[in-house]
Amino acid sequence: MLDIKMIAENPQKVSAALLKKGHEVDFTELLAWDTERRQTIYEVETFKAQKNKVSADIPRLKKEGKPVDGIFAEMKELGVKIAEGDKKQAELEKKIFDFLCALPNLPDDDLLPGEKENNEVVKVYNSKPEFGFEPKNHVDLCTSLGMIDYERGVKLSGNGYWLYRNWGARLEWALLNFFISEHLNDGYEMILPPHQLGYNCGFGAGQFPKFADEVYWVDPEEDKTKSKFMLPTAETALVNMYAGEIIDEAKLPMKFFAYTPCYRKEAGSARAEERGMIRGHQFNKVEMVQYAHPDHSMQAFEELVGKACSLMDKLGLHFRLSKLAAGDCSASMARTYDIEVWIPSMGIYKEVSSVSNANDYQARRNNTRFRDSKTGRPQFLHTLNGSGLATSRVMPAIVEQYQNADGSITVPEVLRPFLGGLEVIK
RNA sequence: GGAGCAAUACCCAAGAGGCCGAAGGGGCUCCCCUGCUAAGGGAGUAGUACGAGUGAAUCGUAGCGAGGGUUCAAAUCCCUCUUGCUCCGCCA
Repeated sequence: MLDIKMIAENPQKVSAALLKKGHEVDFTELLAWDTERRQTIYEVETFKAQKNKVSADIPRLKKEGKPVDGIFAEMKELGVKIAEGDKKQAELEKKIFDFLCALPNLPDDDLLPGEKENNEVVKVYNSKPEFGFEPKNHVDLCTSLGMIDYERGVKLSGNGYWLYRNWGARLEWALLNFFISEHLNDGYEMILPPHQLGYNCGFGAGQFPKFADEVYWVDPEEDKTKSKFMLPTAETALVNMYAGEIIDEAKLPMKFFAYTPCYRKEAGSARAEERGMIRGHQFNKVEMVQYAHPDHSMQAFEELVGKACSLMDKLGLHFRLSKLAAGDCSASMARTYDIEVWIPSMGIYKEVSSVSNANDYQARRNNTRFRDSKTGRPQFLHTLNGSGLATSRVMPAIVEQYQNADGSITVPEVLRPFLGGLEVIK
């Protein structure tokens, strides 16, 4: 959510920034509603002040035995005017709210406009693995090693689901444990949130109302705001933990991480390129979130990017870090860096982590504030999130990049302690 | 899932249509006395949102879990919802 006062002060600047995201807006109508809203408030509050004043006189007049019937009639008329004004105000506020909450976040100034083609590779890590043989894809490798059972996954739940088995399950779990131990070392608090969330969480994170059809609803009601949905990322839970609260400034930054499966419909996105574990309806992810002071959120952003890269680097994978163009950042985000891992069989880089700074966009939507020690007043804080990491994307990369000519897979060294010292899966 | 009870400021709590933005405690802040880790006396203590005004002060409006209703007037009466507690049922 953007601040209407900021828009009112700088409508051209705001619409220019939104245009970088490919979002065209005209604020003329919005600003007219706002003027009308303030005018209405002024009128209705004048009536209310009058009502309060007269109401206070009535018991006194009654005590003195003076007639009050005339006043009652007058007050009744005033009551009607107040009700009309309140209604008008509520309608205007609803229109303004709907307009504002449909606007995406402003991209940071340094982002290039446009879509994917303007993403910029910031850094490439580790060398691209060379094979002295024709590398296999992760689907074949995992199937032949009994790590993933695609057929039985489909039997249980249909297309887009699979079973992790044996060393596949253990490798996935080892990855999760590795990530968790790294975050604990860095002083992040571990959270296990509910997987079913109320509508307000989706709204606060900025995913609703626009993307309400892309999640799974549990016992959907006619009115979605009364239903729960399966979280599409732990960010949706973590970013709403302090909604409506005013946090002590000394507690910032607050750093959390959570492991949850992520549930997504991914409707219409099935492609040959996305076979196997690249895109499923349920995948595992460890998500990091920080609540930061606005003055220090850029620093927090760098920290999260650094952490995500460090995890990948320690796994010895070949990957790259990309700074996304404005139009490729999701609606809620002011800036996003993606970590993309090399998938040899596809010859492309696939996203395993997305680190973003929402600035105060999410905090405004769910009213998360801190008390500014300088002014003594509450102020919206900044929320940041980053995958750290999506195991279900990392695992195919490991399987493919670490494959051997005989179809076995060497276990990255950092994972061995989590797999009872196992060096090769065969 | 069924039944009953509750929700008031940082915490506890009174309040039962107007004199209630709300008694009284506790806590916290400040002052006095005493004087050294006791005790006493006094003062202050709704945050917040919105609007007017502006570098400010200040004023107004809303707000007693949330949303509606009755009434000239609602913390107080009525309805719906949410959350918590107790009992019953079911169950990892």
